[in-house]
Amino acid sequence: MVRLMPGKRAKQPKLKKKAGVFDVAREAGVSVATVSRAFNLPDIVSEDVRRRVLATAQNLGYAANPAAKALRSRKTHIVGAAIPTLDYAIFAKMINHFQDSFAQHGYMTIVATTGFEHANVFEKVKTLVDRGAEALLLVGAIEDPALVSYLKRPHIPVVTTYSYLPDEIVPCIGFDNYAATESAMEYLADLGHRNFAMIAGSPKGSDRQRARIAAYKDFVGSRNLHGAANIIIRNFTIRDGTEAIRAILDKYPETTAVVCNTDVMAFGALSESRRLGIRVPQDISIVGFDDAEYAAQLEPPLTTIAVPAEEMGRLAAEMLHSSLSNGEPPRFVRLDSHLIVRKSACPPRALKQLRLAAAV
Amino acid sequence: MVRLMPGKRAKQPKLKKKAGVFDVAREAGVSVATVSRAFNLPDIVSEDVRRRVLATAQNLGYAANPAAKALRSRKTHIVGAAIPTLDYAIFAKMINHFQDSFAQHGYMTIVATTGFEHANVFEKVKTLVDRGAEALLLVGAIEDPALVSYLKRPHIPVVTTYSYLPDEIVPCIGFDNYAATESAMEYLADLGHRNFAMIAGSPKGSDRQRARIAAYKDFVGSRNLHGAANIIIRNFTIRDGTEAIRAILDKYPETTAVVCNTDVMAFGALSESRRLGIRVPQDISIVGFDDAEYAAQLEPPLTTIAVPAEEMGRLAAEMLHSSLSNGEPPRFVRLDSHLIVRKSACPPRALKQLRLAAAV
DNA sequence: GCAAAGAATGAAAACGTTTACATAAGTTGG
DNA sequence: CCAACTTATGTAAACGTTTTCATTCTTTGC
Repeated sequence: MVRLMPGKRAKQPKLKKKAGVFDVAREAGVSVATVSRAFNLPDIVSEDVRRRVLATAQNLGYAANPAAKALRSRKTHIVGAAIPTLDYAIFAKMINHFQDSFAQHGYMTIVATTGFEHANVFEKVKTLVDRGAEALLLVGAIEDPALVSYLKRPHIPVVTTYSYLPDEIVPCIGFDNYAATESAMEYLADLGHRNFAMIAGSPKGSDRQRARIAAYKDFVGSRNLHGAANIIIRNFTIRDGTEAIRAILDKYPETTAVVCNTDVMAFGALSESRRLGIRVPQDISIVGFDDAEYAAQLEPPLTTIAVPAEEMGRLAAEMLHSSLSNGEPPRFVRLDSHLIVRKSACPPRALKQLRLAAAV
Repeated sequence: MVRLMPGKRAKQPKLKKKAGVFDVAREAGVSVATVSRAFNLPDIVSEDVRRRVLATAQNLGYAANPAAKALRSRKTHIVGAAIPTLDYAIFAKMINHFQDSFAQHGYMTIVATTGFEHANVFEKVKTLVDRGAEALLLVGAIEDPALVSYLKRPHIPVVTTYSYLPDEIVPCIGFDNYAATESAMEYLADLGHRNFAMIAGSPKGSDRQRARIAAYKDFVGSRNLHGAANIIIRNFTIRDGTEAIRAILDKYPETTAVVCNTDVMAFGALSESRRLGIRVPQDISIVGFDDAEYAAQLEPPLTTIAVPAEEMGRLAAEMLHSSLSNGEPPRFVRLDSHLIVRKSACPPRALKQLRLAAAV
């Protein structure tokens, strides 16, 4: 006759309801308070007890419930980032480093993509803080009035990136987009160019585009150059760049220098020029913006403006983190962008002919 | 004489401790349960009460504390994604769509980047679930034995992407990397190529690279072609592609067709070939893998394998979400990849000369 | 040698929700 | 008209931690 030991099943590895502090406490022969302390304030618990607690915790596969932890301690260890898209390398790179830096402090990053619609960002930001984000990374100027007034009351640490905006309502860590474009223009003007055109993204909802466009217009205007109005607005794809350069060649054939507000666009402009039999830089000079990975590998290598994407992400994370731990508020920091001279720009053809003539 | 109304400050917009259910309940003249229901089970509460509750909530700026909500309801509304890096467009694009799809169901995505070290991923995965992730997206085969055994016990819904692996321990949604490379090889062989080389990423910890390398070796071997061992291992940057093609030209000068396991590498190979005066495809044929945005814009336009990055992200999100809501487990789904024929490959020079001779 | 201070721990309250259970009112069917 | 449902709401327990406060035991200073 078989006895089935009805009263007690030896072990029950199945239904174990996920060990909690209480289980660990019982098993280790201490109180729940001590368990909690062993994890969170290890210094104030005696060495042997701490070891015992940690060991039994390990043994039981204990992992603190993050919700309970967050509820009681009022710390979610979550930070949020609201960016236009991850599908654009320059944002992905920034977020990559932001996320990575914060992870080293035990924080997780949740990212919300807003598209390029400004209407979305307030909503996404609210979602982010409603979800428990303790700090926020934004990109660009805060435009939505609703968001402005939302951020005016002090909630949580916020920084905005990509633009240096000393008057912004939250600290920013970025570079001077106006000056960046200006430096490119200066370079081209010094080369002898007088007829300009620009390939830009939509200024709507992007202070960066607006700043670059303004720098372009101001520069062309103040130096009595040509083409202040020759601005083609397109989206941020290579194909848009190809269309834009066609438009320029078609509508403003006198153009000798085109400044692109994005390397993606410059890429399109470059490859389409080649297809059309226009030589760069001999026939037309092109400069980009971003210094994407491929910029140096294009034909010709692209003269462009290097942007501190990694640094923005990392610095934003560091600043927000110290704000979270020390209470030290984020600062306004102005990073450098600088023109990287490669081969896609040279003196305009007319000038070269002049020089040649002079040499004879 | 001025009266200061000492007893009562008219309003106190400062110290309001962030309204909770209780405040809303009191203000709306209902119980906390009703408030909760008005938000979460709107159908079972009478219309007028619901409206009143929602209105006062809005009024008080009430937003449910996510931690408390998660603690009691056991739903964090957070999902996790562990990927090598965001700095690589193909992953960023997938995550972008994953995140976006899940956001439409009210879920936030937290992403953890593992680098290309396999040791990290188990740790990151644990962090993710410890942080409350209700579902998980992974990429590639699960290699770490610790992670394998961790995932063997049913925890939470998990899918892995990028590879179709019918025998994987968790459902996967990806394409057949072996077949993809095979199709490219077939195409090249049909063009008449007999001398091959491959530019690959490290097979270590990447089943995708291993599958593509295996396909290459098998194909070359089974058809008695040359170059089964001519595989250059590099990282995933353009510069690595440039170095790799130099190595191939140097060590295996007889090569007429090189298959790159990444468009980034192919980009490098293409541009370096041009710099070296090697014509593509006349002197050497090159095919890529990914169909990156720029593939069609290279010179020559790159023949490459299109990969369903967006679809993987979106589908993974949809499947995990229905798993979360219906309990319906994720399926194994095999997506298509296909060769996109452009201009970077043609019959090898020798063959063309032969044809020419025959024509005479 | 004793008061005061410090160190290590425990008991129980608190965090802000959701939800199981209870209750009251309204509806139906015979 | 009453039993049996249904519908709308309220009461209080529960979720799993951290933290306050109290307690005990050990040091320290004079």
